[in-house]
Amino acid sequence: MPEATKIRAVKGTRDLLPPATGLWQRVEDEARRVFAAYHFGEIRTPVLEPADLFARSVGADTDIVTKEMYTFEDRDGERLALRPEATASVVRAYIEHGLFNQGRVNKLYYIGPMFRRERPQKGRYRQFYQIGAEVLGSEAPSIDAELLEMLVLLLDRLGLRGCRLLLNSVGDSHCRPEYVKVLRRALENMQGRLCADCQRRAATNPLRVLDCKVEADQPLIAKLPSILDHLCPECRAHFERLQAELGQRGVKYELAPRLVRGLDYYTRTAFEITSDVLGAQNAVLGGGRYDGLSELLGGPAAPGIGFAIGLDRLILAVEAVGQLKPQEGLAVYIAWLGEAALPPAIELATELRRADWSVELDYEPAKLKKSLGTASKLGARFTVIIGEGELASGRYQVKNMATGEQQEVPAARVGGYLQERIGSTFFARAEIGR
RNA sequence: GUGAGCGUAGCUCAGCUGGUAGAGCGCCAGACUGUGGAUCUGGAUGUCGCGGGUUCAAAUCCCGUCGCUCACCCCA
Repeated sequence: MPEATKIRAVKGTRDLLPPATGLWQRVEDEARRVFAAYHFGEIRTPVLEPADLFARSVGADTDIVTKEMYTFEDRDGERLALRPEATASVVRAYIEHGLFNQGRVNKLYYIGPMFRRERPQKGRYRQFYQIGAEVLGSEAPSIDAELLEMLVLLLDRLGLRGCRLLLNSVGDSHCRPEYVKVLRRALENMQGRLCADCQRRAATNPLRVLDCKVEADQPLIAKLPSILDHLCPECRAHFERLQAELGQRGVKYELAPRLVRGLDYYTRTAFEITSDVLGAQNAVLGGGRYDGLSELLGGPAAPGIGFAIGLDRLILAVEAVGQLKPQEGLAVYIAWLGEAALPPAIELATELRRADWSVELDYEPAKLKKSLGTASKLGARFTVIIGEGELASGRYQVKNMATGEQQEVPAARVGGYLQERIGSTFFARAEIGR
């Protein structure tokens, strides 16, 4: 290494490299497939947004906006921000493009990086990735239920076990303020008996006391009034219909009256899925309804619901469970012996690659022993050997790397031979990896 | 922003109370002139994160600094 100061990735950001990215692709593919089944379309919004968008949606007083958002002034003085989440952007686009004029509901999903300047730790990065989906234009409980069903299917496809779906309703602009008052009063009566953090939360954000993790506080917290007992009739009916439909769809969940969400815009349905294989940051995904958000951003009344999956965390969980294998592999390695064999080797490689087989070959002259070693290391399913004899006969040696069997195959037939052995899929979907 | 732990070969790490660096894995070569994954033999690679101090002598002790990790806060 030259003696210049090493430039490293920015704190809290990281490079994702090949064997690992195979798993990321696999997970993203599964998500896209499941979303397509539920007829969601992909939306791609900018990573850069007016800073004000998040102040108005996420909440000007939230930690995300006050201390975690990357904001800066553009050269013309405009305040910009790297998006800390995507729901606000999706709703902004929904309004900007008049999607509400399309009638019916809009079902959109996104995959991409988000940015929050927090202290990194396991499952939490400054540039992190989210897969999310939003349904805009209806408050029907059936949509909430469908969304949750879809999530359960996705996690199942990914082989994730040990996940819990926690469900709550946080009420709306009518009943939640009332509940917060009741909660405040109850907290005042407990003054001094909760942990220091809770004392502080009781004043700043009483709802947060509910998900305090301090063991000693639990008995007291259990005695606090539950929001579910304070929902207005409309919210209660909505929540009951949702639960009924979840039952009908076979979606298992746990009522979590103490589940609260951090972003200001949430109303009614709130949920979270946790995994017991993660560390302290055990929430794989979170979401909920945000019926007033569109209006807050200057749009029409357009109720919505959505979720965001923490991809980094999802991957950690998928790795821990170890069910899903990255989808990558090498179908064929071509070993050529002697300069005269190089042109035919290149010709074969090109032909196979055009037929979508994944192919590698020696770039420099190598001993057969070495080529086979390389082929083996790369996980090639087959190795084609082209030497003097093969050139003369026009029949190549094709070796099955798993069994060691080897057969002579006419040069023009190699593609067909592979097709018969590996299958009709377009390229080797070898299940390699650990 | 707060706290704790850790920075030694490409990777995982050992190196006790100071005597100027090791293992396993990986990599390369050979045993085996055109047959891999096994075994054996040999080989290459380190500013011991960086800077300073103590000492005859520092990877080891002290101070500082940077980085990473985990946790708190909060969230995905």
